[in-house]
Amino acid sequence: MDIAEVAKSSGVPASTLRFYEEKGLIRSVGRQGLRRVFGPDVIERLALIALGRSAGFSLDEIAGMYAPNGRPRIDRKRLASKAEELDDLIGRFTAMRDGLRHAAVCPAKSHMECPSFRRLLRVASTGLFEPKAPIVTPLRKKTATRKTRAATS
Amino acid sequence: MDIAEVAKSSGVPASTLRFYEEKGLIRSVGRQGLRRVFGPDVIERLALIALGRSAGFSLDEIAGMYAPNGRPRIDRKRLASKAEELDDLIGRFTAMRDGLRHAAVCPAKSHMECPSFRRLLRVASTGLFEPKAPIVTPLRKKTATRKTRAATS
DNA sequence: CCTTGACTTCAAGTTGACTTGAAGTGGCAC
DNA sequence: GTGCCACTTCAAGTCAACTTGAAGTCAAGG
Repeated sequence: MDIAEVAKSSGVPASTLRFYEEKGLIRSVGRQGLRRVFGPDVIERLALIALGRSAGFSLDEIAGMYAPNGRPRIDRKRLASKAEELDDLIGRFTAMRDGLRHAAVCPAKSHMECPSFRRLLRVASTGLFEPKAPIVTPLRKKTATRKTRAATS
Repeated sequence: MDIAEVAKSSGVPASTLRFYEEKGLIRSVGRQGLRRVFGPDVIERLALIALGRSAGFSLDEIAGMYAPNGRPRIDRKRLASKAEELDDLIGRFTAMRDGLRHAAVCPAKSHMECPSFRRLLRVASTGLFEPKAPIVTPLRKKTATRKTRAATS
């Protein structure tokens, strides 16, 4: 597979694939001239990377989850602790979601007069500026997958 | 209150307070010479900002939630839709957490041989590169609140 | 009055995960 | 054989939310 094929079948832009290779996250099996040639296993690898990313691991952390031979060697303790982090996050988000839902239908003139909203406020300001507080940010918001399309029939 | 006091009682670094003021997120009631003077309401305002941030709103979005007079005017539809976003996220994270927990104790030789893990993989790679997929990133990881401390004693 | 040091401004740096642009190369359809 | 254009590299740009640094100001205690 060449880079365009991998991009197409994985949904990951070619530029990202090069970037990942440079970072050591994926490997090409060789070159045809200049061009990278990827084995089929790169797809699974990319799925693994996506998994790691959406679980909240950084690319560097994910890179560390591979043995030198390229086989994934994932520390189970790491997984467990990430699971706990997520659990924490889920709790926080759940409170937030419920608070937002309430606030959205709350009959109080101002949100500040609603006890639920104020409770939410307290939750939010508690520990937000502590080192472990995570927030949600979009992965990539604009620039659709246009660049990915190769072989303009 | 001067900036150091606000920083101390809110936990928000002075540099951030200046940054927020510049962005129009907070306002000082005046100056004493050069120095900003804040009213007590800034604390509530900061809590509101923290709330917005941890619900996943950007600073710009939060800035838009205030009427020109400074009173919060929060669109209930916006809250509801953010709640739905969060709900989605919670679902995804829950699946992830459960998958990670399983993977952490899974007896399969390799994670790749575990059906649960593979299911997780599918979940992760589905829609990850779609515009609405969010990920988790740390708010601020290093540089503790050292700068915030005034009045060394 | 004079020093001190917490404040001020403004510009530039940081981090992570990429994207974009310019300039160059070469595989392959014709 | 040759031209096209998808590929290549490398450097630089982007984005968000701040932080950091340099250089300057000034309120207040001694």
